[in-house]
Amino acid sequence: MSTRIPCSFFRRPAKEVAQKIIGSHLIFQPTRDLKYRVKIVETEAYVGAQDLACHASKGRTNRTSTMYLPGGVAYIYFVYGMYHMFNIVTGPKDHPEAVLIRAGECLSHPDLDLSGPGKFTRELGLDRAWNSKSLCSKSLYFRRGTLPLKISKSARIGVAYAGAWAPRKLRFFDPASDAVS
DNA sequence: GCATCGATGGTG
DNA sequence: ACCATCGATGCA
Repeated sequence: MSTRIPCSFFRRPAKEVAQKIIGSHLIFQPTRDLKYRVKIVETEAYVGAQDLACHASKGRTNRTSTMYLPGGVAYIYFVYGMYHMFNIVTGPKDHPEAVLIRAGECLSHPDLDLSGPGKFTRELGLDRAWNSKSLCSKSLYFRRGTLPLKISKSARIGVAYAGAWAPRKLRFFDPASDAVS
């Protein structure tokens, strides 16, 4: 009974992945003795080069090249001089879309506070070393979880500069979770 | 509660 | 100069 999510799942639009991934579990095993299991409770979709909030709207650069890979790899970048952001690349090759993971509940280590995208990566130790790595590997993959009763939507956080794209409801979260940022 | 602000460094 | 953030501070 495998409930692992296959890489093919991610080769669809970011807006779909962002919603379907809520309630699923990220399994992350950075070392032999350490294995995290995290329920995803908040996401945002960045939907391609036309999306003014998406890094790929500036074109293909060294940083954004990861987003042009086929869906199913991690896009991890550094912001504000101290935080990393963890994204799932989605869609087929050369469709630069991604889903930002904004918050989770750590089921294996309940004391960890994963209530925000910067805290999520900091607490789990996800940094640029994992950029472009597969999300369907032994040490890093998703499992199907329990569907939330409801998924709420809102505008994305911190993208006021994105013009007509700023107010679009591309942030998704489980309103029943205390970990939502 | 909420608004504001500094930290800190990669990116284009 | 800007930034897909956080935590501290000030004031209510």
